[in-house]
Amino acid sequence: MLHEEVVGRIRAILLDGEIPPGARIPERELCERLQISRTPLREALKVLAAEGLVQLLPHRGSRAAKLTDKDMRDLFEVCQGLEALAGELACERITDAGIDEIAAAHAAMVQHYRERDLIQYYRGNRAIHEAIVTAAGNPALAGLYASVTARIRRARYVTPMTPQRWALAVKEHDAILNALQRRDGVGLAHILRAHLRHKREEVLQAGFAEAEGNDLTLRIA
Amino acid sequence: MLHEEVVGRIRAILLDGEIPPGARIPERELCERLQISRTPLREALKVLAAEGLVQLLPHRGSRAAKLTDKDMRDLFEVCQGLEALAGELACERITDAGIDEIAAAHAAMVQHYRERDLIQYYRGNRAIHEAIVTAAGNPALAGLYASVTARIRRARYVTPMTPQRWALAVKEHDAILNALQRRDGVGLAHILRAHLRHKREEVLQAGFAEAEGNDLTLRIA
DNA sequence: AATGATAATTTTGCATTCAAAAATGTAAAA
DNA sequence: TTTTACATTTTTGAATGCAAAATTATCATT
Repeated sequence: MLHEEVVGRIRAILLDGEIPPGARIPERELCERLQISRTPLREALKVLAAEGLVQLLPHRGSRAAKLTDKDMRDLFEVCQGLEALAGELACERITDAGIDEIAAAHAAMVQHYRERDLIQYYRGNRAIHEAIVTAAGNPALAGLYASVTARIRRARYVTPMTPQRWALAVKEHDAILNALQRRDGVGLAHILRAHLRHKREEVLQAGFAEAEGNDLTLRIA
Repeated sequence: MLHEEVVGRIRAILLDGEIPPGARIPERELCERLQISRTPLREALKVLAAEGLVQLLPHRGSRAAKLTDKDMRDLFEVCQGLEALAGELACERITDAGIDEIAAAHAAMVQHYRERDLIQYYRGNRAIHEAIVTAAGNPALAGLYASVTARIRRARYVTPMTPQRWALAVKEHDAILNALQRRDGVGLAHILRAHLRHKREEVLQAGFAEAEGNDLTLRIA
């Protein structure tokens, strides 16, 4: 198994919440499960610590990182900036075909909204945001975006929404698509920022910060 | 020696250009120099690879990362976005005392400009940009900024400038300070973006991309 | 029974070791 | 002389082993 694959597998385990935020990461168990020795596992954990997904405590092992309200706020703030930038760049660089693809993804997402299928809605939602970032044509930006969104993914794409908020989010997405089709970079940046600001408020109001062993999976189930 | 210290030492070696971009990283030598074994060294190299400072080639060792023109352009683009965001936030959050500190740093930098002391000018310049990012009060943002600027630092703070460009840069810094003092977040964001855009053009025109073993240190000496 | 000291156990961090892969060197053949 | 096949050496990637640190368990004392 290649180094990057080890990192990816552990990242997935963390993002799935299989090891909940704040919990200790059991080296021995993971070694057996991934069929590797401690050396490559520890290399992967150090990389994930640099990404902010793992917290290393010298001589005390590693834990899945736990986000405070402040962390969450900060990360959303950065995410706003990155998406706004991506939106501006995407408007300059996306092809017409690319716009059509996003329009199709948007239509599919709206359909999921009509069916009130939150899981599929979130899936489509995320695909659109990621497509915009990709369309910016800046791998460095995409990389930072990926690392930031990984840390807030669970809060962002798992929070239940009130009917009002959901309707608003869909309206905002209409505006996002519209700005993109008009290639109105500044407008798109504004909408994306507002959209994420609303999502952040939602998440923080819902009390989804991960302090004190707040187990996300339980609240959702 | 602690893990973070190992990472820091190697990072410094790379940023100083002691191991030039594209050059192989001699594991054995570094081990002796830092008085550590290969295990912690390799852990550090993997972390630095995740940061983008090191390139890992499976079964072929690691090299100091080499930036193409495109990489450079992309990173400056992201840096623009991050500094613009930081500027906006800083205007909302910085204390009056914080503004005074930056004003003092600005005055010192201008003095270095008058003396045509490029090294000291760049040092002060960097301090100001970093102070603005710090004033944004967002550690997540500061972290990303640090990792992006690390990769372009040598190009950004080492490129020689024509008298015209240097004068323009100083004028822009006047405007930066002015916007900050007026707490004009939007204005500051705009100026910072333009300022960095100019710097990027400078750097790219100077041909400071690190492709094909272009040794920065030689060109500067 | 509760508390504190001490011993046993576990876990961590790193050095060492080992197998596999790549690079290098050598010699024979064209 | 050049090229190709092969052997040797070096280097990489990962498993193991070992000492130090931290955690847990045990037991004596109050």
